[in-house]
Amino acid sequence: MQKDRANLGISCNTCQYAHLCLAGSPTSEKEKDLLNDLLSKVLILNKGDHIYRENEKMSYLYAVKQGFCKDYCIDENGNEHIYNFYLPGDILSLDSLPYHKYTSSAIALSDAKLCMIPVDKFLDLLPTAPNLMKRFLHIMSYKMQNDRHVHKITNTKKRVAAFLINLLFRLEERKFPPNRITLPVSQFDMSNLLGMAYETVNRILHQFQSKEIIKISHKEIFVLDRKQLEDLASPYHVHGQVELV
Amino acid sequence: MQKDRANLGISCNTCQYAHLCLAGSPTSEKEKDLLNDLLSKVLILNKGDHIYRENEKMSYLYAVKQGFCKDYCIDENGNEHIYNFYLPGDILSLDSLPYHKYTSSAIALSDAKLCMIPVDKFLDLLPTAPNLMKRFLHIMSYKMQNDRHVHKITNTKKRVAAFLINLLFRLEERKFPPNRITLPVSQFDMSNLLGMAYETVNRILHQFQSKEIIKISHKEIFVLDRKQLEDLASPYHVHGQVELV
DNA sequence: CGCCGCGTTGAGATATTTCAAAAACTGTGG
DNA sequence: CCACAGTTTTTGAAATATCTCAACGCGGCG
Repeated sequence: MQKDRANLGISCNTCQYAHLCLAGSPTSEKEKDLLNDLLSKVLILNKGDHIYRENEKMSYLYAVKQGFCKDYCIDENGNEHIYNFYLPGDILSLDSLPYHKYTSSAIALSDAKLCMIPVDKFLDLLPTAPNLMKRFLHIMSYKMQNDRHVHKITNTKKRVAAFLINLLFRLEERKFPPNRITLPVSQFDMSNLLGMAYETVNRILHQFQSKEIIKISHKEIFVLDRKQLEDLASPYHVHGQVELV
Repeated sequence: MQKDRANLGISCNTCQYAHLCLAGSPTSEKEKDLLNDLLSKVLILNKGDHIYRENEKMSYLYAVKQGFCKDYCIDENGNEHIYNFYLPGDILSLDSLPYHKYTSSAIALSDAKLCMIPVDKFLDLLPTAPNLMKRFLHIMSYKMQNDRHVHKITNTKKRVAAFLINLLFRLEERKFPPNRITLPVSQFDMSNLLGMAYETVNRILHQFQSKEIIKISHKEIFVLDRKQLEDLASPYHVHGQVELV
């Protein structure tokens, strides 16, 4: 369901994730206003609702305002391949720009609110807002860099550890409770993203638990021994984006 | 060794890879001229020379004019992790923008020529060249999309097949001889990129050869049965970037 | 010629997946 | 509040894919 941002009191100026999103440094106050003028609508979703589907005409980029999402494709055998999970402040469909349609589908993992960014107008705005343009480039570049690490790891334990550390970092960056991974993501989704059997993921999580590195309760994972998890994940170093602009 | 582009008669206007690079559609003629003015130098390298190293100050983006390159990191155990191979028309270090330093190292796989793009000046130019800006965004977006597929494939045969098909597509897109993969890449580098043991890659290549899907000779791979290779690679579909702007 | 880097091959060790079945949890309706 | 159906998680054991180790071959080059 689409709603008016203004009516809901939503604006980049009051958004707690603005610094991670398009309104982050070096975007200027004036550019932020121009951006705000462009973003009139939010998309309000229930868990499981689609944001867009592969091959649909691409009209919007979506910035996560609240909740969690994933993007994925279905292959010719009907199998799902999850590419990424998206947290508040993240932007969806950055990989579809050269096409006029989405190259993957996206779905809400929880109830969610997404700011709708009309892509044509946005691209036209950028030349008049040089710092916003830089911000956008940085976001894309950062995504490239962040996406590549985990997939280079072949060992399953390391891969799971690297995934958890990366997620923890991103959650904490967004001021979620520290040392806690609260994602409405089933182990099934997680194993899909990591490209391994879900039984394997399950076994590894339990192994980590029995070593008292993590504690699993319901849908939450508490990180008890972060140092050890980081060591397990290495070679993998998390690069932050916040202060590095 | 750095040389003057003009002295060598190098310009985007005469470059056969311009349409795949920054000068590609929708960049205008006028913008191409502005771009050319910015790119005064080429870097001329011998096989094995470094282009940049991780953590070095980032001053340039590099566009491959001739030859082949790779980028990689060395982890704390001293192991190399190759992220990608770069062909003429490709741009290196797109993943390092938000940092003021390179997040990986890059090296020439053959003798090579690279156009040096002063990154600060380039970013300052973009707002005055809206179509060039779009082109740059498309290149980044395309890279994201292209990088993600192969890594999602777990099965080793499929992964090798997907890698070969992707490479073949990119080479043909650049008018290299059809159905032929000529890269100065050892099976060792290839297996590293794919994240598998080099013996495994070797065995799979031989298996493909005994099925008469490919023919390996010296450093070249001839693709004899492209259809079958594509089928093996599936689920994997190559998206082109050329006409899709 | 002989060395060196790269490619080839085999066999055993190991990691991971697959299959199968049980247990725990979730949400729904009575 | 409980029973039930559906989903997700847990666990074990066997099957398989992949890696590791080790040895050998080949071809180019000084």
